[in-house]
Formats: sequence, C-alpha cells, structure tokens
Amino acid sequence: MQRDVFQAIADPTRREILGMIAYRSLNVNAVSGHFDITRAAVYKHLKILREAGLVEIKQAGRERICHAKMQKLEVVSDWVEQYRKLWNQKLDSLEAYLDKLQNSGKTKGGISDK
Amino acid sequence: MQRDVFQAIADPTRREILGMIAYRSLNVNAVSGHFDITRAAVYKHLKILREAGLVEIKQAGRERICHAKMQKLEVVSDWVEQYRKLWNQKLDSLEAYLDKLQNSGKTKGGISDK
DNA sequence: TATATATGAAACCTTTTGGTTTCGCAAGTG
DNA sequence: CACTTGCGAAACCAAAAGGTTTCATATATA
Repeated sequence: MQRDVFQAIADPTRREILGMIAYRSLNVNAVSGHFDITRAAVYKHLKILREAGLVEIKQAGRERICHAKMQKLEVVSDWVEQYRKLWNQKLDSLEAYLDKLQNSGKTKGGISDK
Repeated sequence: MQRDVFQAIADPTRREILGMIAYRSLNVNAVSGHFDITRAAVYKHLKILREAGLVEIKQAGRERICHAKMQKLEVVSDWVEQYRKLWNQKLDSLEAYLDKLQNSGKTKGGISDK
C-alpha cells in the first residue's frame, strides 16, 4: 500500500490500463482482454495501480469494476511543472545566463575550481 | 539508449539527482557526494538518466559535468495533462455524467450487461 | 616523475519486476 | 443443482534493478 505513483506509471502497460479506464470504467476481464499477457499479469498491474491510489475496484455482482483516480497524477504534474520554466524559455539564452552565474560564484563547490 | 523517461524518473534517487542539477550543473563526484550510496551506484543512476536524455555529461578536464535536460520531461507533462480535466472539475458530477453515458451505451461491451 | 583526483567499467549479489500455471471460490445461469 | 464466469491468490521463474567492491585509466599537481 501507499506505493509510489511515479513508479506505478513507469510501466507502459499500466499507463495503457489507465488510459483505457480513464473515461470509462471496466471490469477486470475487459481490461485484461486488451493485452496479450495473461489475466493474472494484468491483475498484478491493477494491484500496483490500486496500491498507488490510481485505481479503485468496486465489486458489482461477480464483477469487479476498475475506476481510474486520475487526480492522483497531480503529484507527478506538480513535480514536472516546477521545472517547466527550464524548457519553456529559450533554452540557449537561459543556459548562457546560468553558465555566467556558475562561473562567477565558484566558491560553493560542486564544480571544482581550476 | 532511448530509455523510457517515465521509467527514468520512477526512482526517487534519480528525481533527486535531477533536482540537484536542474539549476546548477555539477560534476559526478559532487552529485554522488549528496547520497549515502556509493559513487558507482549514483553513476549508474546517471547513466540511466543519460540514456533517457534527461542528463548530458560533458568532459571538462578530468571532470565530467552533469547537465539536466528538463525539456525531456515534456512527454511526461503531456501524458499527465491530458487527464487533468478528469480531476480539475468537480469529480462527483463528472462521474455521475459518465455513469449515465455508460448505462446508456452498453453495446460496446467491457462491463457485461446484466 | 610520483601522487592524488575524478571517472568508467567489470564482476558479483540480493531483491524486485513482470510473467506464467494452477487451484479455489463466489456469483450468475440453464 | 451442475456448470460457466469472473476473480483472487499462491508457487515458481527469468530478467532487470539497485547496490557493492575492485581495478584500470586519464588528468592535474607537487
């Protein structure tokens, strides 16, 4: 439980599962039917997604319906977006600017002085 | 090479490395110095980040300077943001709406008809 | 030149992943 | 009730991950 969302979405099969059920919940069989791997393997992926909070499974008769909880992706969004300014701007000029900073403030270490 | 960015950022150590060098490039030793694991282990993480295109390493004398290439995160941003509307809106009402859609169009399978 | 620094890479190890088979059980159905 | 469906879980496996130690090599420096 409380598995890392970053790790949960690292696997392409799991991202595909999320895409499948994002707008339309499906039962376990329907999900596994879209893949070439066994139902058991898909079930394991679902378990990992559940542990990350990205999927909830509710019983309906003998079926278990998989619901995507995409709001859990917000932690990923937050992490990525904090760096957006680093690639949204003209990177060349930004890098030139940062290089200047780096060359003027060498005392902090990291890159050894020559 | 051409390693998956999602998998590259799945590891917390690698995300921390990226955070360290995002605004200020560092040499390999400086990066590994911030972790309790061995330099060799950090070097392996750097290798994975490099293979994903998230880090570039340039030689400078006997040092190798690690530069973060955060624009590579855009593929992650794109994937996540396509689902933002699913959690930005009042989810309860959206889900109710989708449930209606689901109950009216049962022919497509997925959830078996009762 | 001898020594110290900064890396790269190989060999080896343990745990985690991603899969497969197999078996058991609960819930609908004929 | 017997049978089919839809799952969940266990046992087992090979490969990948994440680490460690060790060794070789290139670049500075005293």
